[in-house]
Amino acid sequence: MVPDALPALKSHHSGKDILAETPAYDLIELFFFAYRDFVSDPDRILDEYGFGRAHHRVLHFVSRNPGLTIAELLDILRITKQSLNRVLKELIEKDFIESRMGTADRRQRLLFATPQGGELALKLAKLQTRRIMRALSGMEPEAKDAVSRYLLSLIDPDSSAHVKHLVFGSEET
Amino acid sequence: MVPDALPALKSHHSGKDILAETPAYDLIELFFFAYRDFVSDPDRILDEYGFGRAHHRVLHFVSRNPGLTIAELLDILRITKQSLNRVLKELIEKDFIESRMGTADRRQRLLFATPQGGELALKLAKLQTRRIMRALSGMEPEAKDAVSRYLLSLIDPDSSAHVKHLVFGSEET
DNA sequence: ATTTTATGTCAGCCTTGTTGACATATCTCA
DNA sequence: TGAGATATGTCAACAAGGCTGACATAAAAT
Repeated sequence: MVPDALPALKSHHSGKDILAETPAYDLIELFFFAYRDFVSDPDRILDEYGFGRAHHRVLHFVSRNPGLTIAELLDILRITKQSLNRVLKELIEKDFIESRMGTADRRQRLLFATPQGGELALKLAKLQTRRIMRALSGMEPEAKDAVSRYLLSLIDPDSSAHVKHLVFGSEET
Repeated sequence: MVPDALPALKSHHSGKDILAETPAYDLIELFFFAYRDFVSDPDRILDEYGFGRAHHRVLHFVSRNPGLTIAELLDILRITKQSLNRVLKELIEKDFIESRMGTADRRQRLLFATPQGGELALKLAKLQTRRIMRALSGMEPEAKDAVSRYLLSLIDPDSSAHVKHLVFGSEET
């Protein structure tokens, strides 16, 4: 077994970069548990609507980015159009998302959350925000920025610019 | 349903009017993208072995906690015994995990990673550690601790003590 | 001796991902 | 204008990994 007495705590005293080889078990496992609980809040509510996590993701990004196209959504979610279409169809049928023909390019479908859809998206976002705020409370103000930068840096460098634009892109506080 | 304020309105530091929280869209979305990429590294390797994420989780926690029982593993993963058994059976058949009868309680099955299993678990942990280290590099030394505390606080308070014990062994807050 | 506990297993269902093939409308460009 | 590229939709089949319910067995606990 690997020495695991101290969680990814490193002091450089050994010659080689054994550091890069000592697994950061703490951050790996905390990430797993945190994510598990983080998505569990919405799950309970989505159930009442007959929706799942896939619906949540679609609704969230459409709600946050009105006029999003299918192609852009596929790029965000990294799933196939068939997978997307299955849940998107349900969201449209149940009137949580509206699909309008593109104006510049009429092949495109521009997606918008309906009032009902926007409300649900907001409700779920607030639920998750409550958990986030509880976690941040009691931490220094700089902590939030540190966490934000950490998460951003975890993302594939290829995607990080895209994500940065998507998340911090153009709007409100 | 509560009529919520439109997304733009919020205050700076006015007392305790936190009920109309402004969604923390940035942390919500960054968490999604970061987790997506974080688990994608192992996926590629697991594929070569004919394993999936479910196998990874089982192998990881067994490898990290030699002698883990079925019940404890179920408690960590929060899945049903049927779901667990499906992947566990494959891990045992392919000789990545060994199941021994309990000594104190002979009804129990104590799980251990085989040499081959421990090797794979370590390989995957190192992969994820590389990503973590890349993210932490360039951040202040306190950042790691902030991230760690943030993730821990995201976890359900009910589970956090258990997780703390599991991850850090047994100490600190 | 009976009941409870820890585990295993069969059978079937659901969600959400996949691939491949094909259809249609629209845009672009030579 | 006509050929091809592009954006989307759809059908069919399959896989992974969740789920429930029912039932079986060995061992511990009472």
